[in-house]
Amino acid sequence: MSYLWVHLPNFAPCFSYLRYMTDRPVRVRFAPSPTGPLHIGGMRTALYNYLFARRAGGTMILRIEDTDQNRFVPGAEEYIRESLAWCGIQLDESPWHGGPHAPYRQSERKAVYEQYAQQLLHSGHAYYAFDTPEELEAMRERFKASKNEFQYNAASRMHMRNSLTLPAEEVARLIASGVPYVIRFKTPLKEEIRFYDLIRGNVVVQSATIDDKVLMKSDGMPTYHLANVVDDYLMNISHVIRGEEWLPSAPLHILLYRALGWEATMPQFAHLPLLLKPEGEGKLSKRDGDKHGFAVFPLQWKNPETGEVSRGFREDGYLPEALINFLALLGWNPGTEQEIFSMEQLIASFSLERVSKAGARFDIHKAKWYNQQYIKALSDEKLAELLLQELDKQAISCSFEKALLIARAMKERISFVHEIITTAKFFFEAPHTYDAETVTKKWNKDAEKVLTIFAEKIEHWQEEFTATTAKNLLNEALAAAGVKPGLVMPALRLAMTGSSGGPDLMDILAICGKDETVRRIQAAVKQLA
RNA sequence: GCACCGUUCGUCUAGGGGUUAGGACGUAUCCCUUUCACGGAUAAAACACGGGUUCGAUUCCCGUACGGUGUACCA
Repeated sequence: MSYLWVHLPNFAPCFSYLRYMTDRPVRVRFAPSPTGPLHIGGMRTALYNYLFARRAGGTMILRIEDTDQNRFVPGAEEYIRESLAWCGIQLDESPWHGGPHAPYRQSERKAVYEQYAQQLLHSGHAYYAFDTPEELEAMRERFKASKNEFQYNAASRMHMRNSLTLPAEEVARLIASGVPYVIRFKTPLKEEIRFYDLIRGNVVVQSATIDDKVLMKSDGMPTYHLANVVDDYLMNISHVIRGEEWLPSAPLHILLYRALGWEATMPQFAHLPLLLKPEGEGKLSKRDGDKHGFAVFPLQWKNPETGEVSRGFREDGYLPEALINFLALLGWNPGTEQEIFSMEQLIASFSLERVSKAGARFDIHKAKWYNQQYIKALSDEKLAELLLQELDKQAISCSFEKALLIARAMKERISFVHEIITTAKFFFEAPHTYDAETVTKKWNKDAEKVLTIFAEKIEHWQEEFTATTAKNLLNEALAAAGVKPGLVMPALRLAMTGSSGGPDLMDILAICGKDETVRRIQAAVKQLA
């Protein structure tokens, strides 16, 4: 008997876990607010929700949390939709797909929240408050002056202007007269709130540290706290998987579930670690991307007000599969040494238990490496296609056949498709200048002599000009002049590319073609003589 | 300030009462390659600190430090 009692606290997590294991269908939601482009951290939250849902054979829901009309940004919702689609995160229910719990936009569910706010009012869990924002601000200032922090809570609520302190007739009169008011939650004075977070374990918070949060704003819209609890209940959400920034308000939400009588079907919580700045302190922000020259948004975004453009991973040349793989492993690991995961593999291996607790610094180098891995895994045809798209953007014309050859030659030398055009520009135009160091080191009279013979031989060649024929003709020229290849190859490369690096030389010759090769050799001989 | 969460190589992380503390990115060197990559090999590189508990702690407990988040009629 005592044995059991002593060990009971240790079992608490197990009990919670058992409840989580009950056969309640898994329904998760990703709930962004359309206040701007979706941050990469938000993408990861969406991803984890998606993986968790698919793994459990559950449902992935997207809900737009647009209860703040002041922060609404046109285009943001469409941006969210496009970002998720680009990454391959499929939605089962959403404002765009519909579903049994529509509408999925909180601004369209106003009446619902009003109803539950009234319920809380009637049950004594909430009250009307008439304090103006100015009054509250003044209050905060006053407290700050005496080195205290103002909290609208059990200690102060009886000194404020609300339905707890004002006579009922006065309250009715104020409401009837149309003065703005909010509805606040009457946080219990002394209550211990415990819950089991699927990532963090047991969390205990005293209700005294939670203030009387606003539930309904004076514009008739609910705050996040009320709206998310009501919607999660109504939409039958089984697991709330969200960022760590919500951890401090989770106890409030639990109190709300209790007050509404919904504790039995309350979802399980899992608070994800944050994505941190690559260096220094704080969470990853848009500034970091600008500062270090990388994207923190999935897609390019143009601020409709300022016209300012923020770069996106897509436009920077990342493949969605690579981004997803990178993001998935930032805060989660499979427990094996596997690094490369397709979406299907991620779904098969994902679990919240293996999500780490600590925030992860965002390292763009790893993202780049992932992209390289995925580029290497692409078929030549696919890479050629992507190259053609990229060339098109820069108004460079190229045949599919040539693009295919270039793709094959460059595949293992790049991390991004666009690098083919920047680092191997010579495929598309003759070099304008020759790298000075390479000229002094590698250009010589012997090379000049051989290359002249070589060019003549090519000119007379009547059949198809392949890498093999190029090689043969060069060997003939070398033999004729009695010069070793080592003296000529770098010089030939210089003539063709203007520099010293790049793919196989004979491939370059073949890809550039017979006429262009001759032209470049002649130009180099003339210019470097 | 208060509340909550966290802390293993520079970074992402594995591990877990006794390990040569493992992998990956990045860095360096070497091999392959007439170049550049790819690939292969090697190297440098970590348990924040202080107390407990224990035969033994990086691992468990408690403090401290540091970091993060929250503390809005924002989400």
